[in-house]
Amino acid sequence: MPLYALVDCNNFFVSCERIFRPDLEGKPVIVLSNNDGCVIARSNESKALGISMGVPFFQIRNLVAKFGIAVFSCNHTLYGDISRRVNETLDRFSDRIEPYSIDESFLDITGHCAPLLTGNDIRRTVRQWTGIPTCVGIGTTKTLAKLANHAAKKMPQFAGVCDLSLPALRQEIFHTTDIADIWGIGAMSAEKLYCAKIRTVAQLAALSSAQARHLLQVQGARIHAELNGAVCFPLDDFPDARQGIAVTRSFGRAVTVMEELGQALAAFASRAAEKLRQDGLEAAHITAFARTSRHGGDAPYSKTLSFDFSTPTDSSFDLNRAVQNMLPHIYRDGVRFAKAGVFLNGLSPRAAHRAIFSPNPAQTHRHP
DNA sequence: TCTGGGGTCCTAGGACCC
DNA sequence: TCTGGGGTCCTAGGACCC
Repeated sequence: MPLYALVDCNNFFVSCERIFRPDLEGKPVIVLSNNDGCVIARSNESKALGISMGVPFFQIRNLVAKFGIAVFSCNHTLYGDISRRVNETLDRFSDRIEPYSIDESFLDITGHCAPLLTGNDIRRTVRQWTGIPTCVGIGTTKTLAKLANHAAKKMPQFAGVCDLSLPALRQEIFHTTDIADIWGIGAMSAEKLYCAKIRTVAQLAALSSAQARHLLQVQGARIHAELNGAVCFPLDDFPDARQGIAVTRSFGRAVTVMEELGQALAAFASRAAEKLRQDGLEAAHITAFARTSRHGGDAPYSKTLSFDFSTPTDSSFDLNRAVQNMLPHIYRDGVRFAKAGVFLNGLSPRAAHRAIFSPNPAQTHRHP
């Protein structure tokens, strides 16, 4: 029977900022998104003040002033660096680690005879070596480890470590946890389950596999199986290369002029080309889109357009020329654009010296 | 009027994640 | 007035084929 531990950093971006501002320990702190648009991380004290995830900053200015909440603009370079240090620390606890996101990693701890002790050891060591507080969830599948982590975070009696490989505890948590708190059950799926009178994890786990599949398609069947101890999401410690590169931004104010939209898309394409070259990749397709705001007034308008290169490219010039050609088809007079972006797909390792060895690029991909 | 059946491939969009 | 960004996976439906 495999055993997984999910190590999740508490309020990660806030904890990173606190490393350099220890005076903010125990005080309300928030971190803001790109243009200081909305809240993307909150300390426990800020959560207690009623600040919710993703809330626009302008809506909470008064609250911030009233309670003296410390506010940071996000610093993703810093967070990436600290994330790497956390993972280096985790290396000593397992040979198989899957960094799942910037603030969480799955560890294969199969064979550890005292998982709770391991969990406590992980928490203590990561805190000591990096300054970052964590919670640890343990289970025989990733979904159960996730659920355990949720319990470890919400329920003080666990003191930061919860082991759901213990059947009695698993039953208790199953009966007291809402299906909306399961990894992979979002708002839409939760609503469907509520309509079917399924509210607790225990009720979902007790369905037949066919019923779960009927309600929530394949993803539902997988979650159902994982809750019952069958591994559907194995630990992936050698992930495939990424599938796409995205550069998207919300505009600070509505954009209505075609040239302005063109300049924004050109900047996105150039940033995307940078990422592409950094990773030693080239792209076969480019997609550009622009859309109106999801909030308020305007009639919704969204246009997405793709272009296939005859030969994969990593050139800023090719990328920009492609988006400028697409621009007139994306732009529409009178539309107030709020967001736009560029995606690169069909990624492959860059073919070095293509120009030298392939005098006729059009023939590069033909069979001999 | 009636108007195959079953494949594959591709894309747009939905849902979800952190 | 101001409302994040970067991902993955799945599904439905159209185009095309024999």
